[in-house]
Amino acid sequence: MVIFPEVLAEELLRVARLIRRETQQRIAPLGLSPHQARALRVIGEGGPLRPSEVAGQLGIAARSATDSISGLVAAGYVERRTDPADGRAHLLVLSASGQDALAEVARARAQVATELFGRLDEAERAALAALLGTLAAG
Amino acid sequence: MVIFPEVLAEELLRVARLIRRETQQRIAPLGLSPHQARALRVIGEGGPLRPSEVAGQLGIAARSATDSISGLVAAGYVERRTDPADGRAHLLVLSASGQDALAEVARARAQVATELFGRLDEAERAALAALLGTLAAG
DNA sequence: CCGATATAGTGAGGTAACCACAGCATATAA
DNA sequence: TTATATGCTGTGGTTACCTCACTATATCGG
Repeated sequence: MVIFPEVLAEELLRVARLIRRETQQRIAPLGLSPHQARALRVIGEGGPLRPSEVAGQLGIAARSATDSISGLVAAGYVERRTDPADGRAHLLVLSASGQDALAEVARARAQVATELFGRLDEAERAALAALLGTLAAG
Repeated sequence: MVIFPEVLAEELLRVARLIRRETQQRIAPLGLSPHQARALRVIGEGGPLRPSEVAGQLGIAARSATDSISGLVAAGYVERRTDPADGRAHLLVLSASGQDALAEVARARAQVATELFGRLDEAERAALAALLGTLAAG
């Protein structure tokens, strides 16, 4: 039986949509949009970062990062400090509640992934990992 | 070797992103945003549809569909007709150039999928299809 | 067959996430 | 120490969404 690539793409996108939708629902109570959750993660995992660095990691313009970050600052999740090494630059760090929120996001993501991929047995998960590895490589 | 579900989710999302980005680049020359391409597809494949039906299939509010459709109408891809069976309603159909654009979109999507999944052999594609089927089922 | 009510689409107006460009403050090089 | 480059944000614009209010048409009850 021949598998058409279009069908594979469609199915893969469907599963991706499922993951995103499910995750989004679970982080919604935190008052975080998917976009904010991403920024929070970048800042939390990247240590103190400048807005421009955050923009780079998010793949958006520096100007857009400023806005996102302002939202996180307003929500009390992120603190803006002046870079002691460069008075023009800011350094962003998570506040305590920002760290809590990030942990909560990680928990939600893990939960969704576990529920979904728990339908596969160990061998299937290994096979899927290998296949995805091949596809993501390029 | 144990495969963590989070890692699988991350990899799968990475591949999905790759597909979307690549496809978007190829349909950009048509002047279609991903969102417009989706609406075009729904209208093209669903036969004459009302805006509210398009909204339903896109998972957006009826009001938002009006805007999207207006864009497609302005671009000459879609025609708005009055439903002969209900003077309040419109029926949307693709124009000739809309059909061309839709075919072009389909071609781009097929091309991307073929390039990507061409890295897998027949057995691997079958295995991936089975795995994705299991995941998408829920 | 006619007034009351429901429905289809759109105008008005708002938000979030993006963008480019201009401007301000600070840093660095000549 | 003046000239230039850099980091961020203000201003203002776009797209894709939303709700609410309105208009035009349908339909239902009497």
